[in-house]
Amino acid sequence: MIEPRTLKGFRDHLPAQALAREGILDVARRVYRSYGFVPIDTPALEYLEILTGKGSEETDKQLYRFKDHGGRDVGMRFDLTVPFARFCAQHIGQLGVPFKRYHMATVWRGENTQRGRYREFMQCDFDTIGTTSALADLETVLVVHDLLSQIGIKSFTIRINDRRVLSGILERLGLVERSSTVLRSLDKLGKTPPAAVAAELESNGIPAAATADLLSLAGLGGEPGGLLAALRGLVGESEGGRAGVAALEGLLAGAEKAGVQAGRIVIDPSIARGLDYYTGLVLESFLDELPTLGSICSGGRYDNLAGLYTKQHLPGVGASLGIDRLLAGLEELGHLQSRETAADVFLVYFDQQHRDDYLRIATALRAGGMAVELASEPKRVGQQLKVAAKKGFPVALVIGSDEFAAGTAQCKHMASQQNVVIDWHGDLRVLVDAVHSQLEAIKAGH
RNA sequence: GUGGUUGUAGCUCAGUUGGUUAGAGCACUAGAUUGUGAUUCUAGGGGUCGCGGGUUCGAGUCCCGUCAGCCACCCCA
Repeated sequence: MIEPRTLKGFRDHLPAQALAREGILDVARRVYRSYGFVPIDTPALEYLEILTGKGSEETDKQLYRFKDHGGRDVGMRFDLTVPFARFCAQHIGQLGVPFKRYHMATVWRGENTQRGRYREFMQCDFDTIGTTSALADLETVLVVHDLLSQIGIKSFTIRINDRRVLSGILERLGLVERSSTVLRSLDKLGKTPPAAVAAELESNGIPAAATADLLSLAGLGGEPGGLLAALRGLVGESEGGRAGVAALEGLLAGAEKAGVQAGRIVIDPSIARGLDYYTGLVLESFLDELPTLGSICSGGRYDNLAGLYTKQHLPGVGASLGIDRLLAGLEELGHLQSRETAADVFLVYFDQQHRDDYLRIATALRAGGMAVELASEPKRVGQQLKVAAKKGFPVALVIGSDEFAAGTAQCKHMASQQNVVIDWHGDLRVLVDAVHSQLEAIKAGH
């Protein structure tokens, strides 16, 4: 006997989880499309050179790679951005710019696992390329906001920053050449105590005076106006720095005009993000109830997406929702609905004599836009109802010989255990309308 | 990849200084009730104690390895 098991970091998805997952994917798809993004897809497998070309040593280490049956060196995509860059280099000619696409697909990284970190997970990317317009940056933030809101997350924060602000500060401090060291340390400010970050910076040879200035970033907060003023002071005369501060200010103002609730989007000068290709806006978003989970949706602006694959200059901005990490967080917080069915109506198979009637009723209800599960065996009614309740059906229909004779039906509201008798006189249309309005009432009640 | 920590029934956990056929609650199946689901009662199924090796007369209990989960580093969704 072979032991059934799954690889470290790879998981099965049971119905309750898969339903929640698909629900979020549906929301993401709807939100992306509502802003005019269009779907694309690319292969899971790429030539190794495509994937290793730009990656740092880290991503190269995490890459799943092997020789295919034809002896080609291939790798599995570890994000959706690199394949998108290749995709643009090949097709942007016929697509034109600006181009707005979304891409929801599985990626693989052979790194160590942790809560919310898997070796196989799904990303839901959206990007706007071929424009440097500030509106595209604003729209990116708005999409993230709509996405998290419509998924039903009650309490989240989108943290934004601008790489040029950080660069400006480094410029003023004369630390441009140490920027990757400094940014890496700064990025820890959310999690690590400032004193520890300071120690790390100083052990890397950063002067104490500069360290103090950098750490003051961690203390900044509160009212946006004051924060922006403080940042202006920190970037000094740096042109890029000033542009970055102005961009952040514009972003906050734009979000407010677009109707975003105050406090949902905040400036966090310590957000640096490891990926070195970000050049302007950077953003991360967190569940307020579970910040240690890490960012569930991150992104930013980059100068040149596909420079490795084409001479065409393609600036862009976008972000990525980590749906598997989000699901892990929502599950831990108990915010996931535990339904195990996607159907609206459970039709009790009461009386074998009426099998064909049940089929007709199910067909009519489906034609009326409802999802119906007809029990597959005429087991005891009590048992069938128990299963229907457990799986989370909103309603169950009980129609036995007595009901058929009287032209009625029992419509049971599973959650409230209420029983509504429907008089349909053998007219399917009446039944369909009645069940439909019962479902509407239940939805409205919640 | 490095370090730490955990691993007993589908789930949550008991399991005494190593000592007979490894337990409970919930869940599940069947019946009490040949027409009605969160109550009650009865009976029943289900565990190679993650896996492999070692120490021992004897290992769920001790040791080593391995696999998996979690935490930290690293990096990130």
